[in-house]
Amino acid sequence: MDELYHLPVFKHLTPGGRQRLESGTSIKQIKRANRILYKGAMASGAYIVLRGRLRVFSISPSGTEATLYFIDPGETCVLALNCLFQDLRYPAWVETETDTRVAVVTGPVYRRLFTEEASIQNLTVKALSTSVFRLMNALEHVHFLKLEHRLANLILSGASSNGTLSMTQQEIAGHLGTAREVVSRLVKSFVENNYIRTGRGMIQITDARAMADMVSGEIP
Amino acid sequence: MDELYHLPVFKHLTPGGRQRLESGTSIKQIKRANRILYKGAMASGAYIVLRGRLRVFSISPSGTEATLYFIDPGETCVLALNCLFQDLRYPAWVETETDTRVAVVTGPVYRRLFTEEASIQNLTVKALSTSVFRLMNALEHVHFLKLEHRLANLILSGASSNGTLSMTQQEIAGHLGTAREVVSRLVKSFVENNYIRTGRGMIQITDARAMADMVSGEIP
DNA sequence: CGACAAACGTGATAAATGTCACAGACGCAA
DNA sequence: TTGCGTCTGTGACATTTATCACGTTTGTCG
Repeated sequence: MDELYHLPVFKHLTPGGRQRLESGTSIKQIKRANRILYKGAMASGAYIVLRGRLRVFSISPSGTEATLYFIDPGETCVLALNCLFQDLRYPAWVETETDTRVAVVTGPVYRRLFTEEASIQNLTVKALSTSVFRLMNALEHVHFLKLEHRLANLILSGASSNGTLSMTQQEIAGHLGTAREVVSRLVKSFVENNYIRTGRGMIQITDARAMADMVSGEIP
Repeated sequence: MDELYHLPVFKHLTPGGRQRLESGTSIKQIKRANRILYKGAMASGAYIVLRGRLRVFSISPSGTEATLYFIDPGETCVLALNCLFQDLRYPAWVETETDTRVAVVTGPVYRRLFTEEASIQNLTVKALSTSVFRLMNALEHVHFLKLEHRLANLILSGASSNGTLSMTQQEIAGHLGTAREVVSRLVKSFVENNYIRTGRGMIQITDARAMADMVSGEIP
């Protein structure tokens, strides 16, 4: 439970707020690749990621998935907040990418905290608004950018500091909402241009500049 | 200015809140088809629509537009809120669909109201979260549904109570982010199936049931 | 090592959408 | 009525993406 207070958000709670928070929070440890929310589920509370990573995605009628966004430590699941505040059902799927630890604050407690604690108000508004931005971005990209550009974007933004992305092409295809074969071909074209090198389950950026140019979509 | 208090949101302000609101609000009347915000602009405050309708859209590198969503009376522009709370630049374009009257609350005043007035907190969170839902929906549709289905959806959800949609095919294409010719062909196929009838600048639904079936995307 | 599964490559082909070019139809205003 | 501008219809075609059907490589584990 102390782990909660490591997060900046919870450092400035009033004593009363702390007490309320603790009474209404349970911490869950979930192994990787587990679905924790389904489309249509009632969200049981606010989810705050402590460690690991959640992936929020939607599933098409034909079964292919597409990632909407991720939730990293310190962040909270916006959709669950939505459900809490608007009393709606959950509109997507969520699963753990890696082993993940989440704090679940029950709905009533969270709502109460929201009215009383400035830091919770901030967390909430910021979470919602980052989410709006991400979604807008995603929407723009899906609308206007070719897969090539979206892939370049994914590789750049998903790569670790040393320029490596550890994902199978199948996973990448899932994130972009397309098929593995398509990814394979695009990757191949990147390799031929010496933008990247590839290995099993990983991509290594060699020409970050060129990739960045792709992302902008301004060299179509 | 009285007009403000017709909105449910502002009915429950504290006296101090009212005063602050009035000191920081200006009301603007804008003619139809005027751009009021550009991508990259700094939002000067919170926009609350009193009458008329705003359209929020993005523009692709190649110039085609696509509607993200509308803002109707009583609603507020979420993106501007984002900008206020996160100090970002505006990520899309906004223009008036019809003659529109908006109340603009300056950033500092709005932020202050947010910390002090429960009703403003609610407005904000609800606005943000509806927006998240709309965007999620749009994103899912763009990802997974064929244009045919998205068009059916637009026609149904845009039609007035008598089943008529007053829009040129060019406008429709703009909303869907596609080309007029494509719309023309899809419309034609709907007409051939007797789902709709068409006239210059309008579409009349004749078989709402069949259209609704299309929307679901479950009869591909 | 050998075998097995997972990851990747590739060709052929179909479907959906975008683009270009132009013709016809409609409605308003002079 | 006669233009003229806007809206719509349509054919031909290029591109992009999806799908199917394989074959090949790579890593892991008994």
